[in-house]
Amino acid sequence: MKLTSKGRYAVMALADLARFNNVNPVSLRDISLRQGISLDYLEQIFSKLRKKEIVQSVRGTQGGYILNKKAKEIKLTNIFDAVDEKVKTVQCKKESKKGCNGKATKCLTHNLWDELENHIYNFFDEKSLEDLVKENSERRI
Amino acid sequence: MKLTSKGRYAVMALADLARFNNVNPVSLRDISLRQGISLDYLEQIFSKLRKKEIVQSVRGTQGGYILNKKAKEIKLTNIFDAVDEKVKTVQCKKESKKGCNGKATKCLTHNLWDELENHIYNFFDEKSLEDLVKENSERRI
DNA sequence: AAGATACTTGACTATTTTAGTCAGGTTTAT
DNA sequence: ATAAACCTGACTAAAATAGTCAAGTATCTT
Ligand code: FES
Ligand code: FES
Repeated sequence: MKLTSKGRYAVMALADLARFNNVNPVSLRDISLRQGISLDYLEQIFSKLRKKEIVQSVRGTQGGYILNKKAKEIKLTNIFDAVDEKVKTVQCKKESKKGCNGKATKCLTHNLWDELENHIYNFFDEKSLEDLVKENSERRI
Repeated sequence: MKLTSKGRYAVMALADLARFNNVNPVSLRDISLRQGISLDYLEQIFSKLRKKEIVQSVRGTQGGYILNKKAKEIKLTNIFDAVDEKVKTVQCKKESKKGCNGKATKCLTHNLWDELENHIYNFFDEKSLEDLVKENSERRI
């Protein structure tokens, strides 16, 4: 079990964006420098975030990105979904009646992974970007 | 986020073993056939489980593996630990004061991943092999 | 109008991890 | 003796990851 960089960076970048998202858009270059994330990689990530309407882009000089909703309304599940970070722990297709081993019934551990999936999903669905920013409000970067 | 096959198979195989672990040892060949897991791969996995004293081996004809403790006493955390399935969601080294970006302080999302790690750990630490077997007791394989 | 900044897109790739396979053992019940 | 089953280490194809690279387009400032 691990988390990939894409999801990790997406959350990190948005947390940064939420913090500095006062009036002006925040450029990816700034986020890249502050958070130590490759600019090119950030662009891939923000392209996805924009398509899922989590951020808006502002082109041109002094451009950048702004949040498309209030930080409180952006749950971590939304972010993960946008960048295709899967919180999938069952192996099989849930809708199918077949098991992950190709047999007719679900495997011995199917229920376990399904429970875990819910467990993790709930964790992410309760956390908003605002929560994240608040947690860090006393800190300096 | 996903789970690798190694941890998945380890739990599946042990669930199978626990079910059939009456008097005689259970051979990997049987587990392989029942659960549809490559025999060679199972051997790698059980080698680790044996080193961590989760199972005992019985060599020779009619040999196989038996649980080394009661199913109730084997938590999923033990199993995952034995096969090196990491439930590590923070990127950095926890002991270090440095962040995952190499900077002097922990990153904006460090606390988040740390919380998640605990969340998942607790889930696994509350589940025993016995729980798994019971859940499936009414089913046929 | 020119230049600079910054978003936009798509293709490409080195590295690492995963999920095994393969080959050659050793041990023990019958 | 033979067969079943454990034991070990090395090897590898395929997939995923974490980027890089290149060639744009839009908009602001001067
Ligand atoms: S995970 Fe669903 S059948 Fe195995
Ligand atoms: S995860 Fe620990 S500093 Fe980023």
